[in-house]
Amino acid sequence: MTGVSQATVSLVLNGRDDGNVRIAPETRARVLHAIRTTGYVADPVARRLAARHNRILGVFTYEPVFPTGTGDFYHPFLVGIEECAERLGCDLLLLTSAPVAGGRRRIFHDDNRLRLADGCVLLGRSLDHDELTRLVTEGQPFVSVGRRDDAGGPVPYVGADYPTATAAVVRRALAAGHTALAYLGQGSGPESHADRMRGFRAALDEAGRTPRHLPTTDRSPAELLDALLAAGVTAAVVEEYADGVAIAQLARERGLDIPGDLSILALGDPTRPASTDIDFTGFRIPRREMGWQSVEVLTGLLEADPETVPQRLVPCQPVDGATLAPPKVTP
Amino acid sequence: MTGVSQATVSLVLNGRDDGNVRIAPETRARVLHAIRTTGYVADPVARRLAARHNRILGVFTYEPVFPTGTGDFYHPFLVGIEECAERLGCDLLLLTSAPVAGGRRRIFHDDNRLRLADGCVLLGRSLDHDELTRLVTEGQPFVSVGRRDDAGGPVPYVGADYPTATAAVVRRALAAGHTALAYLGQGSGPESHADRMRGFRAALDEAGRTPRHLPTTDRSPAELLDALLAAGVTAAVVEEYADGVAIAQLARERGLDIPGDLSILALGDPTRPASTDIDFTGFRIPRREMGWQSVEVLTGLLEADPETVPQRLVPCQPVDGATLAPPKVTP
DNA sequence: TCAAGGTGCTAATACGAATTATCGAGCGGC
DNA sequence: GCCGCTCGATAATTCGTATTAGCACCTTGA
Repeated sequence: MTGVSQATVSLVLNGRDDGNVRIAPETRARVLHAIRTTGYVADPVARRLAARHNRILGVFTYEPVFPTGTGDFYHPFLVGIEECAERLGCDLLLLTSAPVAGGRRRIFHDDNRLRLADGCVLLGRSLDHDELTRLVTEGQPFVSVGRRDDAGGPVPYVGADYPTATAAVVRRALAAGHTALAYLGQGSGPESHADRMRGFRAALDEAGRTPRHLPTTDRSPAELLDALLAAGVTAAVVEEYADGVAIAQLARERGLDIPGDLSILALGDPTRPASTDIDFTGFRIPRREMGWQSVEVLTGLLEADPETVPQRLVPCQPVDGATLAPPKVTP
Repeated sequence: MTGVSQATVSLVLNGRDDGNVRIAPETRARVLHAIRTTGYVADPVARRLAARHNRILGVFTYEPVFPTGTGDFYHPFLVGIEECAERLGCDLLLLTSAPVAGGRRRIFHDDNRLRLADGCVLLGRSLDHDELTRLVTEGQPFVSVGRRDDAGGPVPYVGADYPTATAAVVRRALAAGHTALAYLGQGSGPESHADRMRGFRAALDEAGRTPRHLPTTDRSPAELLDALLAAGVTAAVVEEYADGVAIAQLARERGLDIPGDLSILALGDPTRPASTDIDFTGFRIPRREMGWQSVEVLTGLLEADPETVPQRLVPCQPVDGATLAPPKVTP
């Protein structure tokens, strides 16, 4: 149309105007006009092949992205991710095709489209250690939402500061007069659990109190409640919101007063569907903020921005709630 | 590693074994072994450039994909889209980068990554007519979620069957004894509104009753309620759920009985945040099903499957509800 | 012994843009 | 008249894969 070469069009299209490249203003205008009238758009695939980036961010989740079963626990993360991506002019590639093997989705498989994106955000309670290691060693740009232990090297992440938040909750309970506190949950396995447990222990150690641990695996709410009461626990610090709901409901059915007879502190939002009628004392996970920041960190990594700190902990938001009260003075 | 050419690797990788291509089983095994040990994965970008398709489906929405303001009206569509994409082994590209111009997002702009995907699902109450026309004339494979009028040609869509569902609701009201029915809403503009209005008119015409229309634009709930009562309407057929809620609440505040004094019929789910305390008689939009089917239609188009009907109407699910009662007999 | 036919693989090219070395033109200066 | 310089634009190459025509070799049969 304009009689110029493909190279010139490319230069004009990308607005190149540095030292090595010069385009006569008149030519530039002619090309731009042709581009506008034809509505020509550079093929993003070819562009990516040649230029090594395309402002597409992959999003990999170990559960379905639009969940029905997890009570939308992941939804707020995605809201944050989308908001930030939109602001930065990035598109999101949801890696929904990842096949399930061994009970979970896998990042690496024989038709992995992850590399189509410039980088990738990883979402899930626990990430596969081998896959994480491979990402790190291969130098794939990625960010984990949620703190992760080293995997063949430091893992870039944006996590919730569970230790601090949990310790703060425990200190509130101590300040209210509790001395017999128990941690209800796994307390290990995924980093998010271990981190809560660390905060729990730290705050109790600091106060010279004994931390107790009540594992929840394979135990019914009734068993847990029995164990709590038998141990004389006055404040239960609950890893998983839904467990707190179950115990609170059961306790009330049995005529116990929450928090009069037993304080319950929830360490985060429900990851399983659960009634949210109860106004738990505890904290909220800054999910939207985490999603937002994970995109920030990822794009920072991609641009090799030295300002970007690739490991961030975001503070959790304390919730006053109504399930903490001073313990009854036992005779 | 194996001493074979790139071409051979490509052939093995794709498991080609037709008439024209032959690979000795021994060679094939050697190459496969090398692929496994190195963890080699074909670059999806180059693959796409060469092969013209990559099992990526674009998703374009005229509002944010993970919405906070629209009361998650679009969420169920996306659940369906994701489910079907996952089943078909497709990834989803969320076109979040689309810039806002003239108050809405635009598909076509100077850095449009849409063509990275094989095809595209369009979501939104109303799609821009010019953009739609351009998609049709350019032969871009796409599917609209929601019926659309022709735009330079037939538009592939998976829509809700609003005319039938609305007519059914109206017939229920007629069967209950109502004779003075009014349609509350725009009744025009987006296809979804016009379709409801058509169903409304059709059912009333069929029964020999006069259809009344009460436009809602720029009128407060109070004005609307006044107008309804002044006109002697006994059953209000409400286009937008949230309007129904506002009118019902106001009516009850004024001491009116819903549905005793006024029946209210809701034509679908809330698209604006609204209380769902009221159990409206009406119907539900099969959103998940629509999302699912839209992906089916899109992949059908991509494979040029002659079985695929590119325009589908999905039935809405009737809801009995508690806001329809026979009209009071006026003295 | 040689054409015919089959087998296994590769060279070459396409895909569409980004990048860079290079080339030609025009212009002064000596 | 020739060299050197700047300005503008382009030819050629690159990215990594898919595809296809065709080559070299082997077997078979007459």
